[in-house]
Amino acid sequence: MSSGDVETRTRILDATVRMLEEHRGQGVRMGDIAKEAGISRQAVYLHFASRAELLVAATKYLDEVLDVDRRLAPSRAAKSGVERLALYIEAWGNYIPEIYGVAKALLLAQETDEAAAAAWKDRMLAMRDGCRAAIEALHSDGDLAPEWTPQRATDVLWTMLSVRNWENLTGECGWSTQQYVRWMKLLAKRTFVEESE
Amino acid sequence: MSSGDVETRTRILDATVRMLEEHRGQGVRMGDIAKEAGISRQAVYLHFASRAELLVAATKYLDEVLDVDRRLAPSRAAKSGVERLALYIEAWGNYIPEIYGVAKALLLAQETDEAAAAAWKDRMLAMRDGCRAAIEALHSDGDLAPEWTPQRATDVLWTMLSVRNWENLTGECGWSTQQYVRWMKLLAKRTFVEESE
DNA sequence: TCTCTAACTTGACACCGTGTCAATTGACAC
DNA sequence: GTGTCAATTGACACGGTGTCAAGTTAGAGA
Repeated sequence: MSSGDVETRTRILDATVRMLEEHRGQGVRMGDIAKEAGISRQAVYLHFASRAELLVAATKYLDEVLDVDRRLAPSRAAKSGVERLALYIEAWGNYIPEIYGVAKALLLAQETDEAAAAAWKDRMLAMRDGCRAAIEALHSDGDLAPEWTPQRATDVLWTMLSVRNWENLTGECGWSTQQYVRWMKLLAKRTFVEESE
Repeated sequence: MSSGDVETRTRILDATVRMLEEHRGQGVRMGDIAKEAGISRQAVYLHFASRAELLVAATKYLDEVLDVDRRLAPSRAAKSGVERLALYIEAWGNYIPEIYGVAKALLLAQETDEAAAAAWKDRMLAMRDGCRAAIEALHSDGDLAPEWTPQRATDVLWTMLSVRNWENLTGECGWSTQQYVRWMKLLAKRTFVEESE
């Protein structure tokens, strides 16, 4: 536990993140992760009770490493609702590709596993909070198009910015991350921001 | 094969659709379908080589029963691009809830199965065609906002209207199908239609 | 040095769902 | 009767997760 080399738990998490990254979150088995971490499959279970628990821990671990809060700071410091919305989309759009592997694995596990579903939902609700904050900022500036309630606009923005949509646009449609950020900003602006003339 | 009662194949397809509907596309096993159809699990394999093949057949079967073409006719007959876009969203938005169970099952199978993935992709490309046609109509009316190329607008509309997004809005956000149709129309209009003043 | 403990290893096994195989039944056609 | 075809029953392989028991290894404390 207090040995000189890196804790096994951390080695497992590193291996998990690396493997999921590499295989885009699919087809990575417990045994593969163990091998990558240089330990036996059973040893993984000494640290994580199940695959779902490991995935949840890996997600949390990655969030710390990538420092979500720092990335969202510019958005929170925005001087206007319009700016805040744009900066939020920028931060999120650049974050997705970095977490994609792990997120995808959790997304898949979620379909069959209770714990994974709860963890995913939790993260998505946190993300929704960012959307809500941006919409609220827009609203209190009087710049939210009058057809929308803040609630409804949040629902839509949140849905627009889902990982699945990023996946579709960058995968099926062949967009780059830059294009994604650029056009999602345009989409959000046209959809939610009242034209002032 | 030519007996008086309904062909077993059709009974299986009916049972599949019914079960998937009922369980929202999740946790339905081959044995459950067989039981529902009143035959043995193995008999299902006499008609469909694999679960994926059964799902693909069920999707096709449901499409015939629900008559997609008829539903899309109003959209195709629209007098303007703006109208076409709205009618397309309306047709599609009202179609999704009817196919959701089967679609969801195929969507899940697709993550692990080649054939299911191909079938799903195929259907989604057909759906994309509808999006493209609506955007083209808008474009040739000169009503597509100048920031968008038809291609990019199609990508976005197609992504917006995904089953996953419908799932999120009606599930997590608690929208009704009517609300979905209404607000998606608004979203599409604000996003793609150039304001003429 | 001996011993205790904790982390880890090896190997076997249960569980589940899919898909396969072989032997059998029952009905209808010629 | 004989052939055939759809369906049945029951057994089994496979892959991946998770469990269990027994054995190994290394470090800490007496």
